[in-house]
Amino acid sequence: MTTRDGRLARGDRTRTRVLDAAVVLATRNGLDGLSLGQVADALTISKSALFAHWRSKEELQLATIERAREQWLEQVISPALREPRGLRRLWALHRHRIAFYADRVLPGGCFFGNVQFEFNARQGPIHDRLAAILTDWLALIERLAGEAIALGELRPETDPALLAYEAEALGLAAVMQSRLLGPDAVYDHALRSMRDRLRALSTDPTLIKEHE
Amino acid sequence: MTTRDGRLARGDRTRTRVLDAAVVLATRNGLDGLSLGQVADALTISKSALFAHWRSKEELQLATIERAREQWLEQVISPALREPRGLRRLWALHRHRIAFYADRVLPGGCFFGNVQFEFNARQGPIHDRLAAILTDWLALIERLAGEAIALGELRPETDPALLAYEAEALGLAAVMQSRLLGPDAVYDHALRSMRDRLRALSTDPTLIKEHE
DNA sequence: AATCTTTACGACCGGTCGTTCTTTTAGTAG
DNA sequence: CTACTAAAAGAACGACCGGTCGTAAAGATT
Repeated sequence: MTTRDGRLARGDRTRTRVLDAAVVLATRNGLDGLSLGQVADALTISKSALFAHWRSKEELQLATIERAREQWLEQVISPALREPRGLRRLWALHRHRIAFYADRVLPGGCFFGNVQFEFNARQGPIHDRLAAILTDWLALIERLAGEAIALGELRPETDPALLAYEAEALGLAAVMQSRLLGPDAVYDHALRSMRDRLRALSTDPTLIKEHE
Repeated sequence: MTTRDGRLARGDRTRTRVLDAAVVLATRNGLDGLSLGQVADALTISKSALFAHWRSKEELQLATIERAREQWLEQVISPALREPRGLRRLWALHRHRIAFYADRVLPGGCFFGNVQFEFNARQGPIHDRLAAILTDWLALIERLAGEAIALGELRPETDPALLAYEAEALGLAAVMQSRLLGPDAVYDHALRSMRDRLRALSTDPTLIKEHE
């Protein structure tokens, strides 16, 4: 779907524009509350034009999830993976996750936080995709924790799955509380809790301190 | 609004029935996705009958929040407050909170978890009420932590606000993950994380153990 | 038993939703 | 420049939404 000189075809450029707007709107109003009319209005195109790119609303919703995942990979996971492996990479992942919403990259809060709660009691392809993404996210933290244990930076009795659960919990609460109560102390709490936890589990407490 | 012999009037009984159904439906579909037609159908009454009790959908939504709060008070907070004061009461609060959803009291997940994420980027009376409820909940945990410190059961350097944040985060993640990934290991994680945290902060590690 | 209030019903309104269809525009290739 | 095709516009659809209204039944009061 590219022209002869390698640029993206018009359709592909439109698709990306649509999905970027859909991520913002779905973050604010939910994936179910996402209105095709609002998406179209935000881009000054017509509602029916959307059906030239996706067969149904559900297909657009699934494409929106994939777009949000791309943003998540680019802005949270990739920067963290550029850190030195082991404990520092684990700590960087948490910091980037918290900063991702502290900097308000996505207006309206955390896309995955909102959407996962929205679909946590439903069934269907959207639920399944969200569950797979969450599983991958937890598995990544577990893997990094395992690396840190193997490097001797975390105590051998550390439970990677438990640590992954705690990291996810602290990030989730940060997103929710910061939007509902204001971001004043929340991000500080999310960072301090994880730092305390990692220090308590680490063999060398100075490893975290210098990366604050 | 009671009859001469003290029973609830018919209207009050209907209101309670409606709100109980509304809590279940709103937990599953969100407070915005709550359809008055669905509520009416669930009770085999007519949609218009609802407007005899509440002036608008928003009033019913606010009443639904209050009903969910009543259930939360009855089934989580009150039982915990019957425990001995201090650390044991704090630990009981966390256990009851996790058990509340482990036992699936509310089909479809956690009312407040879902709804708070739904409204975390909006404004208006619903957002304000949810923020106040969350503030009260965090303040309660802080107060219990303060009591435990005063009793000498938690180390004096314990930060009550940070502990409240962590407890809320662990419970929130338990609800979300258990619905999305299945409840197998999640509740165990939520309990173990909090237990580890409280033990690390307590002056006498056996205080928690005996109340598992 | 008669009266008044509460509660519920069923039809209906305007509006918005997702979706489909037909027509027009505009970018690309020969 | 012309022909072809992908993309967008615009109107219209059926379904569902929250909300209103007039009416009827049920319960309590006197």
